[in-house]
Amino acid sequence: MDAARRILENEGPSALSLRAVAREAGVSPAAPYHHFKDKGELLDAVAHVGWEALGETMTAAKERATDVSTLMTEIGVAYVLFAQQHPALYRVMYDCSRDKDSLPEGMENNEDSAYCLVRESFRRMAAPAISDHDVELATIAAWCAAHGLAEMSSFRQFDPLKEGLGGEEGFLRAVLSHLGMFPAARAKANGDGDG
Amino acid sequence: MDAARRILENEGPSALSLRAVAREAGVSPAAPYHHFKDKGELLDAVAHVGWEALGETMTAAKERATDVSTLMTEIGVAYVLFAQQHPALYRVMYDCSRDKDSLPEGMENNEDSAYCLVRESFRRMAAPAISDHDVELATIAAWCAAHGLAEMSSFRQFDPLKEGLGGEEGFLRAVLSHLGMFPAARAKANGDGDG
DNA sequence: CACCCTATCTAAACGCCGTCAAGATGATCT
DNA sequence: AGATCATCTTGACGGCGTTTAGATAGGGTG
Repeated sequence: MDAARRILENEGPSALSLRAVAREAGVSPAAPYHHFKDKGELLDAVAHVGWEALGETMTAAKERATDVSTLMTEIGVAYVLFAQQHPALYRVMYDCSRDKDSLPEGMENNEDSAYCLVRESFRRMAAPAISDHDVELATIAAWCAAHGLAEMSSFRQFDPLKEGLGGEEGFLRAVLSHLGMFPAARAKANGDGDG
Repeated sequence: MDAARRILENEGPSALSLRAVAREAGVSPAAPYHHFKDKGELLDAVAHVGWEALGETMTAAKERATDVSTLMTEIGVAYVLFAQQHPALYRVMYDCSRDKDSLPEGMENNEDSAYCLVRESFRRMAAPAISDHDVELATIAAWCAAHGLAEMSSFRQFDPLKEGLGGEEGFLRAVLSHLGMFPAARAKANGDGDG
């Protein structure tokens, strides 16, 4: 698995063949089959550690945030930065769930999935009367925004805009807060006057 | 190319090998090399017709929209519905640009790319004083939202929410307008009072 | 100690893949 | 008729995922 991560970081997802992993690990092509049922299961394992790392990154961002009005944006920025720093890993994290036609691990309804981290953050900061329905909608919308941005933020077309917004992080913050990650932020972005 | 599209629709992107295309077309495995430099070029061609079709879909949605305050959301809904109806094609459209480390065709700065369609729609509906910078930011944000939603809307986790929102299209509309595809819509979603 | 069991690995093969080189076929133009 | 060009085939190469059969080494038990 270390070998797999090394290949992923150095040569990208398309170079991640079972045989390449075996070579990198200094072992025969059939050896991985004594540890994983097939290639997909190895990718699952790699994706698993990816989701763990992303979860830690987001939790750290959540705990770092001081102002509740920017909390969600900060988590979003952390999410996208993670995807930028580990693009191949991020790709695997979504791809191997797509192949299984199932949810990505971080979006499951486990108590401590990354998705639930976001949802509970939404719930805690919103008015107490907010419905589960609205919390869910806000969470999904935020996740879509972050995922879309994560997949596209490397497009060179955005470079001029990034310069005008104080670099990568400023750009991410601008897009995410433009999309109004949660009602308070949206009201703020919208004119600041009332709500 | 018809054969390629057929395979894509019926068996998904992972089944789209050059040899399979040749088989489907009733031709030897080497025949495609007389029409395309390599597999990537064939995928490029497939992606090209995909972007054309998506562009037409979005243009139609734009012309169908009557209320300017929902125009952008309607274009977004059309975008996501296209991705849902042609998931394999949609995947190819982004993947083959990723492999070349270039922009997807629909996002280029061509006069009539899908991206520019959206950007000009934004520009025309916004206050005349709006800066290019703000138009660009709004376009990017909207595109991120639509792309993220397109990639995730098939997740089964969202099924309960979809039922509560009147089916697939209601769900898409809710998420996209929650994300405030443009200032007016955002003000509206936010409380309707002023702007 | 010998014995067996388990974990781990290797070697060799299968069929599929992308790709290329060489040559065939048939239409078009001169 | 002969040259030219587009189109296709055959056959091969190495890489891939995967399977089968067998090798090697360590630990526990008699």
